[in-house]
Amino acid sequence: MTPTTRLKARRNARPEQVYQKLRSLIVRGQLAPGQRIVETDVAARLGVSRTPVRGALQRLGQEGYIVESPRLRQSRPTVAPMTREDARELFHIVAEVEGLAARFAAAMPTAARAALTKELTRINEEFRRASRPRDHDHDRVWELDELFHRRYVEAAAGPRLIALHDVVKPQAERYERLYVSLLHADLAVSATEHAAIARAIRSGDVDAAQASVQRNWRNAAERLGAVIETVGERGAW
Amino acid sequence: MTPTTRLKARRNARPEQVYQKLRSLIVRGQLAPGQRIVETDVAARLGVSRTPVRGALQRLGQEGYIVESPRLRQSRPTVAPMTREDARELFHIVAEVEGLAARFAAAMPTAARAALTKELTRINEEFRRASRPRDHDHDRVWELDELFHRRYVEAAAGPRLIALHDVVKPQAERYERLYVSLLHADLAVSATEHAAIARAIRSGDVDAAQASVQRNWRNAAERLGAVIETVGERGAW
DNA sequence: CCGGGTTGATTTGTATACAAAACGGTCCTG
DNA sequence: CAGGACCGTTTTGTATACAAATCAACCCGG
Repeated sequence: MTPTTRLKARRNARPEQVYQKLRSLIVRGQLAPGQRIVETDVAARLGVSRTPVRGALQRLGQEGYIVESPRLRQSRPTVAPMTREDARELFHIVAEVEGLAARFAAAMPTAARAALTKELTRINEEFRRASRPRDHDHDRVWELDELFHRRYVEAAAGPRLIALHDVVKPQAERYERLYVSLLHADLAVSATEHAAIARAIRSGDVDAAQASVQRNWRNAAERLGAVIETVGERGAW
Repeated sequence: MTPTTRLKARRNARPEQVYQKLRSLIVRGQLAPGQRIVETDVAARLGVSRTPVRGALQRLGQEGYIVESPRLRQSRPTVAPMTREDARELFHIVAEVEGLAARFAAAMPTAARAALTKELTRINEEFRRASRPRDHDHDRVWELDELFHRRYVEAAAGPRLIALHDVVKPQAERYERLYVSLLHADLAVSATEHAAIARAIRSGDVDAAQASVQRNWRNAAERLGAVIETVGERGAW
């Protein structure tokens, strides 16, 4: 489920668990934007000392989930606010990261490309089906979209790009989850864009593959920007 | 000089200093790829306890400077090896990050673009001059190249993209510094590519701006790959 | 009644002690 | 002589005590 293993109580297990737990809480909105984070509280609630919590918080800070000071006064760590500008920048970055992965995917050997695109098409069909207005299971729709993109990233990207993806993508998820219920009108468009991505990868056209992914995310940025504009930002005021 | 302030002994000063110091040592090669890092040694040498060192090391680990296990046996933190594949991936990522920044730069108002490109041109002229075969000051050449790219990133990118750039770029520096002496034949090409970037930003053509930056870095990746091929990799065997 | 400084409580930063894990070498056995 | 298990040493992981910094409330003077 989570991208990192939790199998045996191995070396860096504790901070990793804390990290995963907190990140999940932030991404899903249980820890609201602007909310204060206190080391001792987290430590107490998770039943560990401050030391592993510290590691996790530092990591979350570097990745942008936790921010020092959303405004003057309160220069203590708080959950990062969600703003229109931030969403825009973030989605453009995801567009580049996944775009590059698609480029690498389109450069794979023919056989690998065929196998990959076959699966991508299958996932996208399910995505199209799940996004029909009558069965509006938001979680499932999001999951399939996430899966679609993750597939070609993991298939083609190297360790560095995958690591970058793992860091950047969940932050986009934060926005997607919050506003997905307001975006379902655009899901059909998204499915069409996915089909274009699969086609470009299959054909081995690196530029087209990259461009089609970027188009998908930049469009998403536009749509999301409009929604945030009407609904309002969170944690920044 | 360094991107982070060190003015007054403020809150997170100690781990930041340790981070900067170690990163600098790694980037400049004093800490060689594959070399073991021991917390207590670092702490003793810098005159602090293990706690701040720990924070710095975690950060360096996440950013890819320090790696858990270059090979089986020795699953302890070591300086990340430098390989042909890694360089390739890294430079492609830089291409995307700076390419996106250039895209944003090309979308700025006309007046800002004019001011920016004027300075870019000035820097590039100096770069061209410094890269003439007779005065082969490698440090200065590298510095000017770095400055050129940093200018448009800082001028146009938002906080997230700048943060990403600060993390990714110094890792490319690691390769550039090691092999720059072998690349000076290509500096003229680089200067020409820089000119194309400035032109595209000035004209406000976002796609052209992004594409020209990507071309610059992808070409650099090719050139560097060839050099590594002949000289050999470091820290991986 | 409002503003500014002071003080007490909260929270983070650092050091250190202790526990657990991993490495490397050695000794024993086949 | 080779292979493997054991054990001491090194190194990291965790908890905790203490120091420093920051915040919030209060008090006092204007």
